[in-house]
Amino acid sequence: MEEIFKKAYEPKEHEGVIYKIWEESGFFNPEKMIGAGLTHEKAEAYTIMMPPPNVTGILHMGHALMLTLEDILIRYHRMLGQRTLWIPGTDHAAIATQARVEKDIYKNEDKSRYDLGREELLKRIDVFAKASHDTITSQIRIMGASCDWSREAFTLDEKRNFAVNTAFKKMYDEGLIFRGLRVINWDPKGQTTISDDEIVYEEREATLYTFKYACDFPIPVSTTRLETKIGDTAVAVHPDDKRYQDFIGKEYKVSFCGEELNLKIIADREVDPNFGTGALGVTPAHSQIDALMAEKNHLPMVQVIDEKARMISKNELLNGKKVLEAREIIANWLREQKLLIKEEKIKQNVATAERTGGIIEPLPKKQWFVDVEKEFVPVCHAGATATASRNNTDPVVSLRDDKALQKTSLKRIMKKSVESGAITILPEHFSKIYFHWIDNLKPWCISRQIWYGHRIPVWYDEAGEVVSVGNEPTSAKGSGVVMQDPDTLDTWFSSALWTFSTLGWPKETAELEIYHPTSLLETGYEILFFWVARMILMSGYFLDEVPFKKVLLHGTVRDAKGRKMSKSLGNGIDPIEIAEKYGADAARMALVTAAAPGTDIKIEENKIKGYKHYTNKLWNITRFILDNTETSDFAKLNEEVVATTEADRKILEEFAKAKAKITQSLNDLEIHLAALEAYRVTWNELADFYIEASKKQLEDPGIKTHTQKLLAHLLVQALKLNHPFIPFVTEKIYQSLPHKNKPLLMVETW
RNA sequence: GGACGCUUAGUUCAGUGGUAGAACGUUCCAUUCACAUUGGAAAGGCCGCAGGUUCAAUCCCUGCAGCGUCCACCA
Repeated sequence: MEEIFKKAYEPKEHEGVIYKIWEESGFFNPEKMIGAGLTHEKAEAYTIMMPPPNVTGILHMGHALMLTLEDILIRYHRMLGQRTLWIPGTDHAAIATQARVEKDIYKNEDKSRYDLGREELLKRIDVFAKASHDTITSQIRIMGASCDWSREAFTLDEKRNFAVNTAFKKMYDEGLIFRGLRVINWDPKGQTTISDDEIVYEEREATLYTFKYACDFPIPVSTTRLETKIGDTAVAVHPDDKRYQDFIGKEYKVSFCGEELNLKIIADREVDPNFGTGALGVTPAHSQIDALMAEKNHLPMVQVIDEKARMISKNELLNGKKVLEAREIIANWLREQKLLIKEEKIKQNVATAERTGGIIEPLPKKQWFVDVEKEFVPVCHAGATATASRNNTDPVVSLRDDKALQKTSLKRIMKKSVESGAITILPEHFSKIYFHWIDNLKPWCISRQIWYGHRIPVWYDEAGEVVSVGNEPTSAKGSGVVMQDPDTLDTWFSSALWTFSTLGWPKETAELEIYHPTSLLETGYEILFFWVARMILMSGYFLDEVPFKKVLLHGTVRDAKGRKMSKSLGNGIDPIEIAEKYGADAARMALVTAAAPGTDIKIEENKIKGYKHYTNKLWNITRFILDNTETSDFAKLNEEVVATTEADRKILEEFAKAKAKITQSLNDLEIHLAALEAYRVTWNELADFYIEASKKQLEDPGIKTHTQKLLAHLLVQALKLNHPFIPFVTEKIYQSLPHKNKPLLMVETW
């Protein structure tokens, strides 16, 4: 027996070495598996694209969970003999990364991004991103992820940039990407536009002012944002409101705090007649709802607040003032003029930016949008023509709207992908949430006023007209200076292409043929809309197929008290520290067994400690079996097994049952049940029951040899059944058994 | 305001139309034994509440309560 089994299992001593052996074998790469004759070339493909962690620092428990679940499935499918590919990568996470670096620079050098300039800031971010990338990829290795590093991708590398620009151009040409003046969510702190999904609402107390614009103005209105009232161009009432019927359609000129306002009385069903006075001052430039009303009624839009959340006004007292100061000034003016009718405190939800905490200021700005409603006739994309001949088991459902025969929209593509069953979302109830989201979908604002990211591939002439779109600026015919759009793309635009930009798209590669659509997307439910839906959109549009056949959503990892792990609470558990202390195997077991699909996961150190005991249990099972079997070639012992005693029959039956259950659970993506079953059969059946029974059998010369064979057989079976969950200890044991030649457990058959 | 989910042992959670399950914790016993990280056993439950469907409901349906999440938004 090898020396190492004489003491307790020490994960730290073995895990790094084992990972190196795996990586150097090349078998994370499916083509290498085929080359070595371990996988059949025609074998069904099984593909997962790793959700790329942000290059904003280090791996957290959520990543560890994601890696664990995906690695279990990948190892299982590799052992099944499928052509198994798992592509790793990282995400540039534009806003998050830039904000992180800017914060550091501000702290250390007291400089803003404008002090550094675009080029210098980008240099600094690249350095940070590179370091962060290196940390993260080494941590992914520590967790034991058997992903194909030869195909590693970054959402902002050259290949992905080419894909992004190609995608942008194509959608622009189709009219699906347009530029428009919209009231968007402006973050004055981050100096950028943010999407609706990046807003968090905070409840605060606000003052609701009820006032009249002028003494001869007939309708009093209520507002919490007095300062925006100098930008009002209408007053809206409910069309059925009896009080105001006579005024609808009339126009009034008023002098309001040094500004001349032209106010039209309009009727709109959006107005709640029971709130305030039942009348609403319409500020088209600084409220999204108001902008819609203004569009319907052809009202002018007057911007009165700038990007720094300061006033723009003809009134010298107001101009350049912060919004809160302006609010006071106007309130005082109203009091002096005796126009202020009422002041009351109300609770109000204030929109703030998730990343910076800045209070959102709705502003009109020219932005780039993806139009999700626009109907278009899909071109038969090159990729789509080949779908019929694809090497995939499931028929590829065309995502075009059959009824309309020709026309569809991005929204319909997104809906149909799930509705038709081409994509299954697990747990199933998330489908409802998905459909609900799609029904309420608005144009997707894809431009961001930050510097880190894919720069919008649009060039303008001096007049600001678009002269070129795509990968390279084509020289404008005779026109003057050509300037690239200063903005960058929403980070989700590039990650939306992830399932196929990682496979060589827009080139028509063999890889796309073989590995797309991918088999499964495994990710947290919190990015169902940000990411999952947008991948469905892009894949449906560019390839006329779904990006993945199944979506498995896991929950948020929380601490023992059910709180989210966060830096500010200091309750985070670092997966790498844990792996260091108890082994990656133990961390994996603790995570997977707690992870029922879609439910949040509570984790505490004790649980992980418990699973370290489990790896040691397996270690001791091995020690016992090696102690009681003398052989130079373990594989031979493992060959044929027959049951002679009652205990033999029972244990073989238990193993057969366990194998069936684990297989079934993994196929059903009930990974936690599979892991618990492996644990149960190993500890309760093999260790507690059969090893105890074998002690007597080994003393009986008549059945001693037979019992040894059976023990050897059971050990190998147990190693295989456990390998997807706890790959390191099982591989280490397998490597240490007396084999004539030393195969890798990782590539053994299930 | 709208949607979705959860409620099962002291705790954390599985689970099923027919006698209620695990892990941890607790208590007791055993242990020179592959296991310092062991084994065996015990205690512990109106399966949130109220109706309904059913021969039979913890499970299916309806309502309610508490907790949680997401979405919208408050002029």
